[in-house]
Amino acid sequence: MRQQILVEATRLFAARGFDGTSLQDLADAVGIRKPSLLYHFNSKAELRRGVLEELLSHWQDVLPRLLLAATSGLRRFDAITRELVTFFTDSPDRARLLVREALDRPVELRASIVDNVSPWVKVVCDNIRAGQKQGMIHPDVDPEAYVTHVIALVISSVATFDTVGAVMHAGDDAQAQRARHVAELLRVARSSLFRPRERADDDNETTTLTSADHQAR
Amino acid sequence: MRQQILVEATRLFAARGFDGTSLQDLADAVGIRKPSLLYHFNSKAELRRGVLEELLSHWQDVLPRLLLAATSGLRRFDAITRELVTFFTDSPDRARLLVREALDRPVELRASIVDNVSPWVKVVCDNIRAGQKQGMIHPDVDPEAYVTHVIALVISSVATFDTVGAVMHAGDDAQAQRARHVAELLRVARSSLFRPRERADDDNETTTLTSADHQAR
DNA sequence: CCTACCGATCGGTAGG
DNA sequence: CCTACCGATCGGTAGG
Repeated sequence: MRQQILVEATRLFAARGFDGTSLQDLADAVGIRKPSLLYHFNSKAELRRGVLEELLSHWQDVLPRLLLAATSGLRRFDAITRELVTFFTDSPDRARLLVREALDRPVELRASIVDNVSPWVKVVCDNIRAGQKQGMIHPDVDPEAYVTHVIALVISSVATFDTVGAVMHAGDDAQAQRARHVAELLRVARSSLFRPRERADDDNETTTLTSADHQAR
Repeated sequence: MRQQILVEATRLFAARGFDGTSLQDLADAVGIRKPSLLYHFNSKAELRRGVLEELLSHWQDVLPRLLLAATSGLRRFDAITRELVTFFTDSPDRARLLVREALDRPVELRASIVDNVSPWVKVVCDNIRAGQKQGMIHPDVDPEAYVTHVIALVISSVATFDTVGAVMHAGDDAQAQRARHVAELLRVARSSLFRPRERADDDNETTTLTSADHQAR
């Protein structure tokens, strides 16, 4: 039951916001009475905490695994961005929820980022700086700012695709549009990070990344 | 008075959201009684319309001027992205308001985009395609998706900087952090669009863009 | 632009 | 997990 409440709460908070969702709305969606919700979660604020906790807990396991894996360079870049993109495209509600939280409670989310995300971002940034010394990565990349932008871009693109996707061709079907959207996102992130290689050694780098995106769907 | 109400409404809707702001909150901020608000705006929904209308009206004049100006290539790219960035950094409430609207009313905002934004995006995309034929722009850029991402990145970066900026160095002052953040945003947008030039003809392209950003502050 | 007021809904509690 | 209920606040109206 608790889990079922969290599922519906996630859906409703993402769609209408925390203030735009009443306990009555949520009770109706779950199929129970309003006071029964407050048996599982003592207050509406606790419900918010529960929803957010479940969202963030996913990365507690995944991030360390990705970052401590014995890969490097483009390979690692692929693994991390792919994980980031699939996590949010799998269920765009996660992206909408995070954006709403950033707007509604900037101070609290900022504290949570400092505690849980910053240490891992630092690892990624150290990797980028190493890549810059090796000459693989553009020397004028600002690592912290770059990582921030890529994360913000993935999350906000997914969160607002239904709205912003309006500028894309109406002819294509929605599936194809999403695929194009994600493919371009990955291209922007990659091409602004890695230096173009001098030699024309064709090992299908671009193709690998694009097909990875298609697997994600 | 009407203008003063719109100013406070913009501030409060951006900070707490439409559903998170009561007419009482707004009346207190303006310094009048609640029913007096409803003399100027017949309903809360009309207030939302008024706030959004004022926000979008800015582009009605600026966009055509920028796009029909007799410049091209990197020069035009600079002018457009600079306008986009300064508009939102001048008052981040605009960015927060648009993101909230995208989340709260996707269908309505989508319609407004199709009517007011899409035609201009098409002009930019035609420019990009022309640049691709000339070889100035990466051939694998997806124009519609690229433009969408740059707009989304600018808006969401500004909207969530207070939260997401937590990953950047705590040592620097806030002003410097914002400048770094914006500079990297412009670098990502530019370097993922333009092809690297073969010859080393140093005409300070990068410096121009970066100092333009500093003017914006 | 104000005072006075309204029905509906809000999050939450008592008690079983 | 339910019924019954509460004070506070919501957007909005009447009337001046």
